[in-house]
Amino acid sequence: MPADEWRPPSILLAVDLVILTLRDAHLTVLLVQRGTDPYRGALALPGGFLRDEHEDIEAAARRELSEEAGLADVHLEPLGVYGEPGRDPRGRVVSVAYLAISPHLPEPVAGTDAAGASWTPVDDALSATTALAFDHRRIIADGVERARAKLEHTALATAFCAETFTLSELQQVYEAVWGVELDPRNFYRKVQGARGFIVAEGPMRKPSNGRPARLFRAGPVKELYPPMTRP
Amino acid sequence: MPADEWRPPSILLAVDLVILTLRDAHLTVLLVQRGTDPYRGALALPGGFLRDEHEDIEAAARRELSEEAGLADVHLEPLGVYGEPGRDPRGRVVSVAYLAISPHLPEPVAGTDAAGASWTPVDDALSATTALAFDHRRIIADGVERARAKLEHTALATAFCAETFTLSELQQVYEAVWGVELDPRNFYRKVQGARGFIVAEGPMRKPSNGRPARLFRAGPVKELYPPMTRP
DNA sequence: TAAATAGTGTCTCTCAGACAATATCGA
DNA sequence: TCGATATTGTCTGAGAGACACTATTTA
Repeated sequence: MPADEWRPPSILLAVDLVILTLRDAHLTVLLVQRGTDPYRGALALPGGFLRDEHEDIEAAARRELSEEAGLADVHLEPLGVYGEPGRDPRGRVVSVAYLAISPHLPEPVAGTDAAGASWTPVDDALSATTALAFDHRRIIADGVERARAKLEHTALATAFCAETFTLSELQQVYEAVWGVELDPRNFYRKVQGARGFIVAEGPMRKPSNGRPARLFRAGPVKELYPPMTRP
Repeated sequence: MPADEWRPPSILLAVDLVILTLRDAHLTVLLVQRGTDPYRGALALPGGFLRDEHEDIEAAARRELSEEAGLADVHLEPLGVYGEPGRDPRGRVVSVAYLAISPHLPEPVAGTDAAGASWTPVDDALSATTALAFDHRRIIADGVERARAKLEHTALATAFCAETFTLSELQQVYEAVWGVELDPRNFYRKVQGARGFIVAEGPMRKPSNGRPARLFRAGPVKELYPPMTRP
């Protein structure tokens, strides 16, 4: 053992946020353009450092989300830790990533701190042609995979529809997030078989042609049984 | 914005290890007795601080495992982050937890640094009567749940058997980790139906009474299809 | 022989995927 | 009427759980 006293090293703790929503039938992620080095000008996840040593990590995530994107009241869930040495040229930075999946998120407001934020389809963000800061491509990929899995066994999808919705609208949510096409007839059977997932309402008219669809609303159940399995 | 320059706070980064093995048909976790404050004398997961600011987090986990328990060459997987303010009275400590699940782990050797380490059945560790340091009971619970899930869709269970094994020996692994009893007949059908999970060998004799059982060895597949579902 | 463990077969459900058939709208 | 979309139904096959039954050993 060393005679002189050893002290554990200090590191910097950051939070990064993967905010997913559906825009125009595409799964999109909120990205900000970096205004400072490193990676100045590149796209990055909203996030930042803990404000002070007593700040709760999830609270820091909410604060950054509010400051950088003007968003509040979203449900965050822990996604993972990213702490490889060298991932940030400024020093040893360990980042805790959070995931939010939410509909109805507003467009970032120009003229505010959120002006640098924008929605990017995840397919674009994950393609190698988009320049992303740090290891954020990996973090986004992990978040997208988590979102796809959540659609399978939770009632999350109904949150992306209006208060009442048709089953084909709900199907479009699944198709957009999973990136696959589903058979409407099997989808109907499956979604109706998940106990407490959706409850029937009245019928509606369709703006264009075709038979009018029944309306449903979200049921009381949050965990789906049986689950909606991905093809 | 403040006129004086703001600096992000420094925090301490720790690693904690949930090392699970099977001993005497019980799922057990490796715990060490703390020799220093805080929680001096209480049981805790092996772990500690990053040695220096350039050490990789998983490397730190391996080093602590070697120092505190004399173990090497185990497969570690990330389990989660635990960073609530106040979880450690020494200051702001964020811990990254790793999980290892392995058979054939040696008894900690007395007279070495590992002398303070011991195997504890997880049922004991999770019961409220055992005094555990920090939030380690929660971390252990998360690790056990992860282990149970891994048995469902990976071939991990064969690693807990000898090179050749009977199906009832394999069944005992599942029963010990899941903490349930399984129907041997349905277990046979299920395990044989998982393609590439096990391959047949010759028959063997049983030390006591009963019909001799066939021997199997681990197959080439690591991801089970179809999975072994928990009851 | 009996007791004990190993292994097979069978029955019934539930669910998945494919897809035929019917219902109800607008034009 | 037709074209489009919604909804129901049907068939087949895989897998789960319950459990009867057969097989092979030791005592």
